[in-house]
Amino acid sequence: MSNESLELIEQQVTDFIRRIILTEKRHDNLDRSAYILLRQLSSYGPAGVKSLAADLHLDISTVSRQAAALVEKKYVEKVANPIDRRAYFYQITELGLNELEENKRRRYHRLAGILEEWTEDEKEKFGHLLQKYNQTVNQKMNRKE
Amino acid sequence: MSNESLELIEQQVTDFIRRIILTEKRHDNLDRSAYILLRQLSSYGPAGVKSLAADLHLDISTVSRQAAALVEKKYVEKVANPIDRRAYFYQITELGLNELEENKRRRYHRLAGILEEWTEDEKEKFGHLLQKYNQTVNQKMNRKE
DNA sequence: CCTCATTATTGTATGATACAACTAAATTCG
DNA sequence: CGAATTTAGTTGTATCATACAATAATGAGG
Repeated sequence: MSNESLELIEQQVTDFIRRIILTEKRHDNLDRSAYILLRQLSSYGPAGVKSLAADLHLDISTVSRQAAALVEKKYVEKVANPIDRRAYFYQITELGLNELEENKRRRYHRLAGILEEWTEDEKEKFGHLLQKYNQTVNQKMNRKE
Repeated sequence: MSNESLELIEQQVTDFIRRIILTEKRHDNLDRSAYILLRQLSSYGPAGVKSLAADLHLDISTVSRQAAALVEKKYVEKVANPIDRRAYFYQITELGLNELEENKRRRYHRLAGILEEWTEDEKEKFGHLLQKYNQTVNQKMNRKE
């Protein structure tokens, strides 16, 4: 059993994650969680905490707080659901969209700086392998749980 | 300017990180931070909080607490530095080593499960691209800061 | 309508982290 | 030498991310 790649991946992944999270904290306006939530709302449209929590693999209470924080900042609006009066939709605002785009730009720019000497092929492969990893995990998770 | 790979990487990275951190919390005995600190001590030998903090890109106070927690669990020993009586070395114990190895196995096993259908070539490339990313970031950081 | 399920919020707890204040020891320099 | 400064480490306080448990309000099925 060839463990070499496995060990390399495992080691590199821990470093990779630490580094990215620390860098984000230093340079980004939006918190990581806020960024991800806004991105979700922007990409997939308004949703309630339950479905957001499911999509983001988080606890409902976590999303509830994060959404409340975004409402506080006027980045999202909490819209009552007329059909089910327990439920709400969180909808990204103009302001939220602007902030999201601003942060995306910043992130892309930073990433571009890091990868500036990579070949197009490397970047392409890296993106696809990360994607493949995520897809694999999703598939496996859906089969279990 | 071809942004496609960049955007893919950026998106996939956020998901990748979230997923891994959540999975770790569910399945691992050691906290992420404890794992990384133990791995550091095991790979590079005893060290004080200052140098550990530098190596791990963390604040000294953060490492101080993490190290204290490991001492508490008997995974490391705090050894006085006879030359400089302000300073200490943290040294991994037998127990700590066992716990580390146990956790490594667990992590490798989980990763192996996820990547079981990947080709050897894909795994190899993925590991190297992650490594390359980390090295690139290190180089750029050393040039600045 | 009464019970049970569901949507969301809030209380409480933990982990990871940083900055600032502090202690004790070492170093430097007049 | 001795005062002033620097250095290694710890501890207080604060923030963010997260989960689990308890609770409130509403909906749905018999």
